[in-house]
Amino acid sequence: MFTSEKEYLKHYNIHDYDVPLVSVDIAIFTLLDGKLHILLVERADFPQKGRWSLPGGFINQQQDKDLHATALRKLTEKTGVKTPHLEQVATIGNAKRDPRGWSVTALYMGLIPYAPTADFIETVADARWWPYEVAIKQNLAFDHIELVTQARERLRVKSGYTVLPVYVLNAPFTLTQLQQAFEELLGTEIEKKSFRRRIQAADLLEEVGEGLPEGGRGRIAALYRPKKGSEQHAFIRAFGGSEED
Amino acid sequence: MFTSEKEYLKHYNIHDYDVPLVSVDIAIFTLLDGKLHILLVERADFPQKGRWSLPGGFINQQQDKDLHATALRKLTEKTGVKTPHLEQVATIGNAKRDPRGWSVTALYMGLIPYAPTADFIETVADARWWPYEVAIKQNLAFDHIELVTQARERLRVKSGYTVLPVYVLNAPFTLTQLQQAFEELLGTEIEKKSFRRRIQAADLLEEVGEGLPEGGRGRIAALYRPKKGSEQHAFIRAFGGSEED
DNA sequence: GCATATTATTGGCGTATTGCCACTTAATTG
DNA sequence: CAATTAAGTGGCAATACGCCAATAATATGC
Repeated sequence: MFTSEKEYLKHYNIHDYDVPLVSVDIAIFTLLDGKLHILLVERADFPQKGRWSLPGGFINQQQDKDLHATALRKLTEKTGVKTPHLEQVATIGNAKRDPRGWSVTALYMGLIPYAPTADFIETVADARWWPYEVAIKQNLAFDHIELVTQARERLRVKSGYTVLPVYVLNAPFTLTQLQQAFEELLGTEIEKKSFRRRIQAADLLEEVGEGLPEGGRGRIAALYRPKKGSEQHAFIRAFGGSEED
Repeated sequence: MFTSEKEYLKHYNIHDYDVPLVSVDIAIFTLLDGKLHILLVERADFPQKGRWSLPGGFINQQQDKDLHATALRKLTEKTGVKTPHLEQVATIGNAKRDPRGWSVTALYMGLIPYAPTADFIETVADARWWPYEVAIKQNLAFDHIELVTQARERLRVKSGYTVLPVYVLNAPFTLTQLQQAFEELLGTEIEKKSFRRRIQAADLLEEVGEGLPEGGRGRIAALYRPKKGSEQHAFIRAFGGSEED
């Protein structure tokens, strides 16, 4: 049909094809008053006007060099927050999730220390931190309840074998604060000594003096911050023993 | 602008927007002669005609109820194989990966016991199992070398803490065969006793008699197959201790 | 039939890791 | 200065892991 790649590309037109919608949605979590919160926006326009949803939106082919950039841009535009950790969770695509037609969305999950949302926001009616347990009882837009649940599950599982929870704390923090963050994100209690042993063995934190957490009582505590490059450390040994050291 | 959701949807037309390409690519691995192999197809048409790539393609909005279905359909159409395990690895989207424009692809990874590819295949020139190390030295189409590498990495990591490798074996198999599968997929040797202890503790296999593997010598071995529902078991304890039993 | 080679399976032990709980230390509060 | 609060440590039993060797069960060569 075509004689060369060049020839083929000259005649290629995406509008000849039946393409799905493609969007990005971002589930951002933080800790506020010791409780897990999630950032939602209220939709200002159709479809699903007035309902709460994850921040997200469409790719801008001129502005975004890749999907990750789309996620960061949409998050900032719609909520005013910036995240130190953002990872892809999954991509959900099917015929029914959006009334406009076959739709694909790339779901991202991020963690940040608590920060207020921006006052003036384009294209959304409101942006607000919701306690997680309250958020999932809302009648969220589209299939966002499932997206939220998937992101929460990723957060829970990954908190079991990485230091992800450090991203919801402002450094410096005490080990007890860190343990409480782990416990809230994991949804389970951790034994103090086991926790400290594992954190110490991982060698991911550096001490930066001592102090009391705000409003704290009792003995003064050592303060820590994450070491550079501690991002991807996994605690747990897989088959074959440790590669390090 | 619009007064109701219905009104809005009536006027919505996806062709008014600048949408990216959306595709699915599938990295299928197996074990052949003890070595990791990957299934590639030779492109019969432009773009990238004549180069080898992962099997994949575009969503068919009529046929496919979701992305997973797209992956399964494309795999069967292009290679004739069916996979007992298929999981999403990541979604890659950027402006440069496809000469036709901004492109998003959902990458899947699958594992199967060795099975020959189909003889007659539409839309591809050829479909063939390649030894992994040979495959990655090919000049693959698009950014498929990166996709292949990502899928391989997922396979390696997940083989360290799940029973994923059982999916490259035909049941029944011996523990030694299973260990060799683990070792090839992990890229490292495992101590025999440790391996057996962990597999037994996981309680994921059921014994189905004894026998010798094909061409085997020496003592007769116990034969196993995966128990139903063993799919998602993780070996390793995360924080907080075991939930089970 | 019998020694030899080959592979499967189990035993055992020293060491590392984990769960558990109590104890000590250091600050604040009244 | 005693009581309270919270940080940090000690220690031990139970479990898990790495390592190596012993034993068991089969085929093969003579």
